[in-house]
Amino acid sequence: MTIQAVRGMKDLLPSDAGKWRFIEVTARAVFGAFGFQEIRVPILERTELFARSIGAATDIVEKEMYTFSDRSGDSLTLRPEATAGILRAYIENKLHAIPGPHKLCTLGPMFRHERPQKGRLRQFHQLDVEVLDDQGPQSDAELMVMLTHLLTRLGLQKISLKLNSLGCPNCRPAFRQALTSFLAGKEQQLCEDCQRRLSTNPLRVLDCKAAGCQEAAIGAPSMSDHLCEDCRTHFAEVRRLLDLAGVAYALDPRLVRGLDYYVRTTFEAVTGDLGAQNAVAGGGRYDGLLAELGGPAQACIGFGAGIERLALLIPEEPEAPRPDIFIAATGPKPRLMAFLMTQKLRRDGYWAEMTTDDKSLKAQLRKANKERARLVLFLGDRELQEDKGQIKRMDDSHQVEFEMGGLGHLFMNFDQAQADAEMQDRLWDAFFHSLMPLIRS
RNA sequence: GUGGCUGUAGCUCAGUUGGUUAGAGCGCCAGGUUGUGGCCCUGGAGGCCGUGGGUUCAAGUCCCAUCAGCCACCCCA
Repeated sequence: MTIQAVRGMKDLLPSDAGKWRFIEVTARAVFGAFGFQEIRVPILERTELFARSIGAATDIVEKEMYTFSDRSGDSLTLRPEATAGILRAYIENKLHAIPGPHKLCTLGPMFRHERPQKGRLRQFHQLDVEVLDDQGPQSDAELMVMLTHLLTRLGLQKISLKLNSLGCPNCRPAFRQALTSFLAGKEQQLCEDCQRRLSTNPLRVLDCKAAGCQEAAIGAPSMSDHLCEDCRTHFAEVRRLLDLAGVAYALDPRLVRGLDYYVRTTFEAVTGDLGAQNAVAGGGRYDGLLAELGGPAQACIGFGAGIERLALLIPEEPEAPRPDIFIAATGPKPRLMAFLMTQKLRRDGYWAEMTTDDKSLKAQLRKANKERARLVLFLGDRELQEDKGQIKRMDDSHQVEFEMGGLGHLFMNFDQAQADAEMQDRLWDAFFHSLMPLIRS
């Protein structure tokens, strides 16, 4: 049996590469306008980096990481998300010595060992942005403004923004306590996972989709009622700025993100057009994480967006690029001239094509048509003899003759002509002088 | 990790209660046009029927296993 790609790893074929390029250049333009600078970090890190940052009790760390030992016995992991590696690089390269905020962006593959389905792969790709050393709330709002700019520029309308505040280490314990006591006595209603979460992370019960859990959560205390003074004013200011900026969002008190490090602002961009995997982007504030990884106590916020999921939402490419000119040449001498001609045109940036072997003229035309070439230049012994080229505009079959200025005659006796390179250059110049107006028109 | 559905030509798919040389459309190649694409006509190439095992005189068809894809759960991008 032939070798297949590893499960959940997908090839990006030329037919889809245009969309990806569109997403990437658009993202770079949007992020650039907000002052973000690119950073590239390894896709492989020491396992403990992710275990410590993402949280040992999260699904990602518990069961989704691609972890293995290298030849020296170190435990390494293919990154399941981008933030941890960026923070590691930020600390290791002492970027924090320069006053912030630091706006960094990156893009590339992430790996999670899950069962593949629509919009979910084991190797997937994210756009990722981070603002390091900034407490917000302006940055919080700006990130969401930037995300909506990106989605708008990509032509995606049916996406809504969900927003929540998770509080901070000062106020969350109290809320957690309140929630735990509220759920006490309702354990039987909860799904297996949530019964376990009751002790590990009761907040997750709130966004569980299981009917019993949703029912049990009715009337549950809301984080928004338990925010401390600082968190409340922070969150209010984020919302005020979003309102002023005209960004639509929906408050979602059940939005609890799966990574442990989030505090205060969390947000997610969701769509109904992707089946069960409805999040196209998500992020939030992680003020304590940098210090936890051994860096300075600087507040940070960021988000990631799934490139595959964005690509699924972008309609088919309107039009593939087409060759500027196709040279249909028959016979050894004309083909030699055509070969040199295509190289010269390409050097000057024109997309020139010809067949790689001497097929029938009809077959060459068919190929030119299939590749949607704008123009076809006919080169045969007759053209060389008469020193006149035939050029045809394919869209309307309009065909004209043009003077080749001696180049045709030169290629009739190419062996002798080789000696005089200077004359050859002159003849090519004359030839292109006469051809270019036809190509450009 | 769990469940459901599906693997036949490059693509989309037919394939009778198991029965002899496995089909169609599209695409591809060539000819009809001795130097001109698209449309039309004619012909052609292209299949370990996902893989391995089993049942049977006989398996694309039935059984088991396995791999892969899709969808959902879980979770997230």
